[in-house]
Amino acid sequence: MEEISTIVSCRSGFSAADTLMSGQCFRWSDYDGRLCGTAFGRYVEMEQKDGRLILYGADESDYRSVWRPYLDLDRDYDAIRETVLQTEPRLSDSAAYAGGVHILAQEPWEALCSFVISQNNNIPRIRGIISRLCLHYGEKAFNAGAAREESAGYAFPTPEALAGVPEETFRQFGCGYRAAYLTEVSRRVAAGEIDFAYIKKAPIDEARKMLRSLKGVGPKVAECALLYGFGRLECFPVDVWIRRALETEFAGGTALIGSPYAGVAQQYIFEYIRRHPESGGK
DNA sequence: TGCCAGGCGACGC
DNA sequence: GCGTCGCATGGC
Repeated sequence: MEEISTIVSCRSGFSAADTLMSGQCFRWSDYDGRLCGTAFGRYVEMEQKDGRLILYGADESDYRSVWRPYLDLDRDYDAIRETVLQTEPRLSDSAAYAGGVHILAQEPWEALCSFVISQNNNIPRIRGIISRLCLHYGEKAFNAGAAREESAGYAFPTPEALAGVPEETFRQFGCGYRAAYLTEVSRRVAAGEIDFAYIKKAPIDEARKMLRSLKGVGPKVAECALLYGFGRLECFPVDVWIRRALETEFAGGTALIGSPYAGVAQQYIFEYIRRHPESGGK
């Protein structure tokens, strides 16, 4: 079958694979170098080689309006990496290893909901739960016919769709005790109680407080939602991996927490430490 | 098989 | 305000 594709150039430091497979999001798969996934209700496949990014199933308009902002390709991450390293030179190994990672600009609801599911959970299982939710409650995605996994042919379910799901069903999907949180969060968001547009631009502590008013959203989940779903790059999620790094490599504290690009630095550390668990995360 | 996971809310102090 | 505990489930 004939397929639309778009080829664009991207800066040499960017890694689509490291970005999409980095634990910021849970809906991408790497099929032998071909990155396949769904965001904003659209299924796409990507290949990166020789400084170029090839998007299969997307035209140039899709690229400009969806994928370029999603991958945050207009931001100068080389400059950010330099700034981060000046603030915290002990990050040099992490930055050398994971410096190709961008912070994705995900849909706020998907980021919030995904990280509610993520708590005290492991990544393979988080992915499984989310794919079941998408398969059962998501709208059919654009370009779904090309999807390699059935669930990838569906958008992330809306808050309204999930608000109508019985809590018991979330349990059957493997959510465990998070089922009650999911019910509560979906209903309150669907009811319009959480102003996403305001959270994007609110003073950061106010944004944190608004998200944490949701039952099931604590410091870590709020921080992840703000970083990955609301473009707040100053946020610094601390999970068990990062906590260990802060107790070893960065013992005594680090000036990067609270700096404007703390979230980017956190992503460098997270990527590095997950692949070098013995290191402590430098 | 146990231990652990991109934590949280409830509770006691 | 801070430390502790129970929580559902399955990946490893």
